[in-house]
Amino acid sequence: MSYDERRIEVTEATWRVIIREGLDRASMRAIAQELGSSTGVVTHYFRNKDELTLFALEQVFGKLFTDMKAATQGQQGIYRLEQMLLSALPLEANGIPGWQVWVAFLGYAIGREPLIQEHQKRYDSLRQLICQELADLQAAKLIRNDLDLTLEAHALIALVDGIGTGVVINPKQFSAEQQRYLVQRHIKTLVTEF
Amino acid sequence: MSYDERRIEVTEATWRVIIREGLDRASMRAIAQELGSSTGVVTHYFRNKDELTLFALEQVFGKLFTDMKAATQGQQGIYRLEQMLLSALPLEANGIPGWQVWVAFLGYAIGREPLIQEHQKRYDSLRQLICQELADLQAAKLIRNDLDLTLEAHALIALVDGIGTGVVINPKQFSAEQQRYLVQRHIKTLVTEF
DNA sequence: TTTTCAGCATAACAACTGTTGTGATACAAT
DNA sequence: ATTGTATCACAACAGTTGTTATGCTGAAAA
Repeated sequence: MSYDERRIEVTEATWRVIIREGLDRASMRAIAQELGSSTGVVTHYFRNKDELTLFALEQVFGKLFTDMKAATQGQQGIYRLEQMLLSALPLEANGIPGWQVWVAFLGYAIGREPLIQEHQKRYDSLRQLICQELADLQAAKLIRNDLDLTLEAHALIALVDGIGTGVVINPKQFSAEQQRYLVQRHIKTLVTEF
Repeated sequence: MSYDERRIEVTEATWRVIIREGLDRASMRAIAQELGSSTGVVTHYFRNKDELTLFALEQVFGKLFTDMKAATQGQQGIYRLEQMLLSALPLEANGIPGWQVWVAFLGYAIGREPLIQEHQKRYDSLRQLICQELADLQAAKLIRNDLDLTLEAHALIALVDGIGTGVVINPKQFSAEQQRYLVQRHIKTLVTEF
């Protein structure tokens, strides 16, 4: 097993501890125990805890971007945007853990300016991705041409974020069909004046 | 100064520490220092830290409900719903701290089942409030009568949540006008088929 | 075969945590 | 005058934290 793969293993153990016990209780020792080894492993693959924390956060966003790319692969038009957004949502139960970790990290970032800036950077990348998508749709005359694309990208992220947060609080709040319905209805809003 | 007022003072100091240093670093000692006193004060007004934490969270929701009641006072129709939602949003900079504390608490609740259930209860109260509002509007034929009101209430909360979260990450993400525009546009969605 | 070193275990370190108990002070009731 | 009590300061407690240093082990390189 390679060095990078082992790092990922450590971060995955970190995620599990975060979900089960909370981010502030995800100590080196707890992570090592979850990993079935000693803290020596953790300290060997990460200089200190901040580096581990930051890496674990990066991996969350990384997974999000990977999933989005995969979901839009070969898709076109409005449906492509729809799939992009749906790929980020917890349509099935297996999508919830990722959101739990993300919510934990966001809360953890409050009062930690470096982490807030990290979130800002990732959000901006996401916004750019969606903005490009919207621009393509606009060029193809598939959505209105009087839209503020930056605002609309932010609004779409807010929609996904709001649903994801809601599911974290109560997994039964939105069914998969309801999530799809809300995304589709929002997108319709971008197509025609109403 | 009364007992209850002093308790509030302690929780407000707690909020300030949370915003400045993070929820997990809001220790008894840090809170006492922010309050300009010793830890004796904190332990005197709260049995233990869990009680303080829970009370501080309750106060966040309490303030939200208070603001909503005040904003809807004397308002009617669609505008009443609009004001209700806008009262929860960080239209001005002074609305951001409340959202920061709330986001910190939500993240802190991950891996802490009792806190998650607390969030669920408050969310359900909020949903009921909005549901009642939607029912009134439906009875007055001001919104469509084929709506799933529970879903729509959840969707409105998700909208507000998504915007609030976005502002926490980047205060410049949504201007006050943009927030109002998004809320109004979402509400329009409920009025007529499109 | 010897050397080197990555991979990991273990232990010790100071710093910090929530909790608890003791006591001081001041004001109210008796 | 004295008792009682609410408010708070302070110190000590055991437990947990991240960090660091040291040592072991096996496999690859010399």
